[in-house]
Amino acid sequence: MAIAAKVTTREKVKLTAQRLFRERGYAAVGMRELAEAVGIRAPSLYNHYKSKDDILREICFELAAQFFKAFDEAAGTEEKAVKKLRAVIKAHISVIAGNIDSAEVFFHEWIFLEQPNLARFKKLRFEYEMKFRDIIDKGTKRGDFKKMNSKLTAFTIFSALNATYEFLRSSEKYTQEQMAEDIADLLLKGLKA
Amino acid sequence: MAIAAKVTTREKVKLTAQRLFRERGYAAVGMRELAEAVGIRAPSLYNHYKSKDDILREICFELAAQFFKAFDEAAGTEEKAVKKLRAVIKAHISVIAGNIDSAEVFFHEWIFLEQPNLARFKKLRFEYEMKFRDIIDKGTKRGDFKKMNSKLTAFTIFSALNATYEFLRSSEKYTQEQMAEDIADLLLKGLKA
DNA sequence: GCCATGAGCTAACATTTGTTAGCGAAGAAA
DNA sequence: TTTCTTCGCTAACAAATGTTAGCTCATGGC
Repeated sequence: MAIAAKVTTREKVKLTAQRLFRERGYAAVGMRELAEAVGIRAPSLYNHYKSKDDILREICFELAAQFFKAFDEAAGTEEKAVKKLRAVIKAHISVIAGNIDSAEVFFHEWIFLEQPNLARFKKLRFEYEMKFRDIIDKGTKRGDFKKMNSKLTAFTIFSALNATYEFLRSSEKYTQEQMAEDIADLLLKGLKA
Repeated sequence: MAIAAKVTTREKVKLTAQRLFRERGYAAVGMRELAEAVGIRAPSLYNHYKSKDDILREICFELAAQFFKAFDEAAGTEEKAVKKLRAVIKAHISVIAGNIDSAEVFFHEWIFLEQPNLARFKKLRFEYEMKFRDIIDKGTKRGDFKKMNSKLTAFTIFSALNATYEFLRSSEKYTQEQMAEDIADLLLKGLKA
């Protein structure tokens, strides 16, 4: 017997906002439209969130926290650079796969955050990027990785990962784990036969 | 003696729109703000474009045309799959590098296109993606590439390329050609030593 | 000199925006 | 019962939105 978890209105607002912001863009979704999709009236939204920006803020920062947590857990389990990189790639993709709507909002709509949240968000993103680059830099120094421009390498890997929500949405048959494995393979071993 | 090319107001509108749409998002930029940045009043914009959507339309479809043209020229010069893929990667990056503002608009703001342009745009994007995947599929069949899920492979490469504007903006010292070369290397040969 | 065209302007429009004020019902706590 | 809190509602506001109407003035071809 599944116990029907009671979904609070607040959660419903967030889930609906994630979907709508993703589908049509933050700026194009009005409070009335969001409210209607939730099943209430626009002013009632303010019983749960201070403002429209407040909703976006929660979506973005909650996901940021998840990325950091998953990274740290994954990075702790491995010592060698190659395995460590593989682990954090999987962890990163796993967060995206578990938050397929909010991940897209996270990557595309954060520009609409208002100060000071915008500045805080940018800082977090940079810190996260640096954690990735650190693994690559250390691995390159030990000779585990080819010698390449580390910034470009990290950047390319990052770009490849940060669009996986698109693929995940279009290819249901592919398991998330298999996909992470294959992307890691491609990035580590290359496409050439 | 350089002949000062006369920049028409229309061109100025487009260039300014590209920059503003990129910086703040299409929906967040008003016609009054755009006009002020150009140095005219909002209604005067309508002497040059039919509507706000019309400006976005021109930006997106002009770049689409450039991508197709560059792809076809590059693909024609090479026979072997590996070299061909390298060539179209370079061509793709070259278009982005030459249109660093509009490329970002192209990738992020196209959702705001109104019908029927939205449908036309989606179709173009899909066709372009298919041209890429075609090279990969044929190369895989001939044994030039490792056997992988071709959709995922194409997707990963595409994702890596489509974010290069970000890197280009932040790393002036890197030449566009060198960057294209290095990304192609990474994707073809992998990061592992 | 005359007229057509292009391109700027001001004034104004109908809508839509995010948000607030304030009311009422329902349920919990005393 | 009384009181307090939660959460919905309607009405409304000020500001901003894209866009149109219609004017003026400069330019260039005839």
